Amino acid sequence: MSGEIDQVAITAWARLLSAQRVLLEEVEGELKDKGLPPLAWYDVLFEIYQHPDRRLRQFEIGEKILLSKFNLSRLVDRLEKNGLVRRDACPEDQRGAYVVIIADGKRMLKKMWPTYAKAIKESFADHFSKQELATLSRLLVKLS
Amino acid sequence: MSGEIDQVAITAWARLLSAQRVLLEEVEGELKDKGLPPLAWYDVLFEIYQHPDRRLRQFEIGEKILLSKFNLSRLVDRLEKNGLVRRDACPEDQRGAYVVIIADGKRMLKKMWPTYAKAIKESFADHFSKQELATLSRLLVKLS
DNA sequence: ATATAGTGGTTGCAATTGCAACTAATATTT
DNA sequence: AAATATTAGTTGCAATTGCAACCACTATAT
Repeated sequence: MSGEIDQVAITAWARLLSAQRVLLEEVEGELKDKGLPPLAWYDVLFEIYQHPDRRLRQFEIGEKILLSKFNLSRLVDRLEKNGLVRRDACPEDQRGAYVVIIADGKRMLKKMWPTYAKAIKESFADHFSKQELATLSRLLVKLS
Repeated sequence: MSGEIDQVAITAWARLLSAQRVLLEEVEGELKDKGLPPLAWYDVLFEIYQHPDRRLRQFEIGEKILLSKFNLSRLVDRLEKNGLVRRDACPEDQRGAYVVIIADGKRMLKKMWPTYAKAIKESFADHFSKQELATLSRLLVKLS
């Protein structure tokens, strides 16, 4: 069942897959337990928040967090319905709109962060030394 | 927005998340382009195939690939409907059944592997030296 | 200027996922 | 042995995802 690809590579791949599953399950589970929304909400809100104007076009968000446009469209619907973002007219391009983070959205970021940070720490960071984290980081950046 | 968790850790986490998204999208996309079933099918079939008896209880599969029992139940339904596995009676425990991989299931594994392997190689392995892959592997195993 | 192609975004529909409730069987208590 | 708790697995239902088709606008080509 093996081919011209190395066993070392396959093992590394398998462990990456497995790590990803474990981590996502733990982090999402932690958020859910605290009655908080899923990671994807945080991602979107944070990307918008990070931008100086506190607003982003939908396709820009999609590029950053790698989410398909139809899913993003509906995710933004949900965020809007929950009063976390607003869609503003975009005079430069009438096809789309700006997604703007509003007060409750920023509040939600703040509210989610402690739980999220704790989960990252306990499920992920605590398994490594600072040195190892730096190595991991240096290697993984090659994939983005 | 930061807490008692280190910036190095946050960056590593972000890159891991990002890597995971890129890789899954690429690999799943490659499989889909070739008209092949999703990764999860391969995972399940492979776990069963790996076992000496070529069969596994559902909960054992769930533990290995970290999939919730209800999702697994329906995934096995689909595999069964597609003639890749069979459910056999389990005399030792009448509550459940054995999931057995049958000829077409093994054939499917063989058929998927070249595409899967190529995707792992090109999307993942080719970005690293053998040394780096070993390091990655050694680090990631701490999360499983 | 007009046709054509491309982009940003939405929507209907089918497939998948997640949750809670449930059935049936096994394990544990008393 | 009866009662209780656990475990394996399924199912109904709601939420989410993925795809294809679509609308509206912008960019490009003729």
